[in-house]
Amino acid sequence: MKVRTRFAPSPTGYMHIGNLRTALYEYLIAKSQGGDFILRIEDTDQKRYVEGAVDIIYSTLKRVGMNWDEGPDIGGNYGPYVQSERRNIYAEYAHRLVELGGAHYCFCKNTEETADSDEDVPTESHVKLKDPCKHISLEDAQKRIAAGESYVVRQNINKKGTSVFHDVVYGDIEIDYDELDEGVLLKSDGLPTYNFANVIDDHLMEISHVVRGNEYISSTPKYNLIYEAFGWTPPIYVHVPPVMKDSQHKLSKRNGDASFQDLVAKGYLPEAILNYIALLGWNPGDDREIFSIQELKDIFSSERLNKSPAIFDITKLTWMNGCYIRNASAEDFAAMAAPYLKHITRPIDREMLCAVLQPRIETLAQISEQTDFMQDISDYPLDLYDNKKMKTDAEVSLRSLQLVVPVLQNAQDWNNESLFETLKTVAQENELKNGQILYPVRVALSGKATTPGGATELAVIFGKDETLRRLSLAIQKLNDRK
RNA sequence: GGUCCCAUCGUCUAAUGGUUAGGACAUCACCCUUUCACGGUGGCAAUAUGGGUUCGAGUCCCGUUGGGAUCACCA
Repeated sequence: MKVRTRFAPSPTGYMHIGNLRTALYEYLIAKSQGGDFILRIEDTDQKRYVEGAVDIIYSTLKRVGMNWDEGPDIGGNYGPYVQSERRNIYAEYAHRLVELGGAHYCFCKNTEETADSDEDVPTESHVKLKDPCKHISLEDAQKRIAAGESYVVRQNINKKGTSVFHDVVYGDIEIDYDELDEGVLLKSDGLPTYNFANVIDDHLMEISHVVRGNEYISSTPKYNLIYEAFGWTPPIYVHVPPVMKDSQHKLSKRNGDASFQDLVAKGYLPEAILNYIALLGWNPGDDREIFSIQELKDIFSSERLNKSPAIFDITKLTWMNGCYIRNASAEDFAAMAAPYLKHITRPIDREMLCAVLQPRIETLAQISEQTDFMQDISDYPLDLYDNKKMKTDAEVSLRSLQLVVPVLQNAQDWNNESLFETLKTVAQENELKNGQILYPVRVALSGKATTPGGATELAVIFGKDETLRRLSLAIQKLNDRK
């Protein structure tokens, strides 16, 4: 049997991290076994549809390298791949299911208000729906429909006893048929509910493995009843636990939690995000943690999927993002850093700047913070020159800077190595510690006590003219202090 | 509330019924060092709880506690 998995998001305008992880597992299950990964858009709830949401789904999957073999944009042999374009298919199967005895027509008024009214309060109203319409004869029902009466198709749960099904992650699950509700399969607007559409589509599209959140475990027996009524074989089920914000809340848009695109905007690399979420609920069985999507394809095994929820830890993602940044080539880093360096328009040595930045940041957004003094040096307090460890104060600093300026004016090679040697020599010749020369230079160049790179790297980044200009400014500032 | 599911360091997790319960992030200390990082070394830190089964339980069984899910013309 050919392995075929599907990612079936609703276009709600938001690529939730948990959804992305589910998509990843679907993709990996297919690709680790030479199967196909299918993209299907579940837009049967017109109230939730968000314009442009489908494009976010496309761009996100492409960005992380999860290419689909069939989908709305590229087609395939099992289309259409957008549920709203399949309404006739569902209607046809719904009517057939009624004839097969797996469902019935229901003419009851919309029960929304009653369903919403009792909030979280547990009551005996939570018993299996006893639908009076179930006893209407098929002929009568068909007459009423022909007469234009509004109706829904509702599932029949006639079985008694216990339903058992196997799940790859959770093992055998037993649920009593009495617990199952006779839910709506086809809504009065003619569109199916998820409960119906996913069964029809998964079967028609020959999906072999259904991967979804574990909140569907309890309704899975209902889906199996539909497969059974049609005489179809249910797929292999892979229910995965949720990704949590903390021990009691799922990661969600409502909580204002970060989406994939939010994280990218904050300077996280798509590859790092993907790598991190792969490990939220799955592990390779050894101690390795850094994986490209290619490597994941090679080693993924659904048997190593976890049963319990995992809390999304931004701190560990941040560390991993730092790994990806450090492991990038200088060229790649320069390319990803460029958008964050736009605020610097003066001529600087960007190669040196990137070289000092790359090992020092964990998210791209930190680039802006760390380079805020590069374009213009802002006013800074003089007590920055007081540094116990470096044994400097304003007095020492002034003298150091005055010693440094003429030497730098005569410097031949303006590169880090020779500048560093030069300044060390200045220190030795004047019986000063290296830090007593270098630290004041750093402060003079940056207006900060800590900077990416040291004094001489900054000098290289700025070039001779700007370096000397900032040093003179600092000397003036120190002279003016009294 | 009924039903289903889950439970190892703060977090992500590893451990054919036999390990000093391992790794990673975070944290702390030290080393390296022109600051800050990177890197290196080391420390702290877990089997929720009570019973069984067994020569031996993180691992199997039952109870308790805690948490999650579900009970929509949402998915």
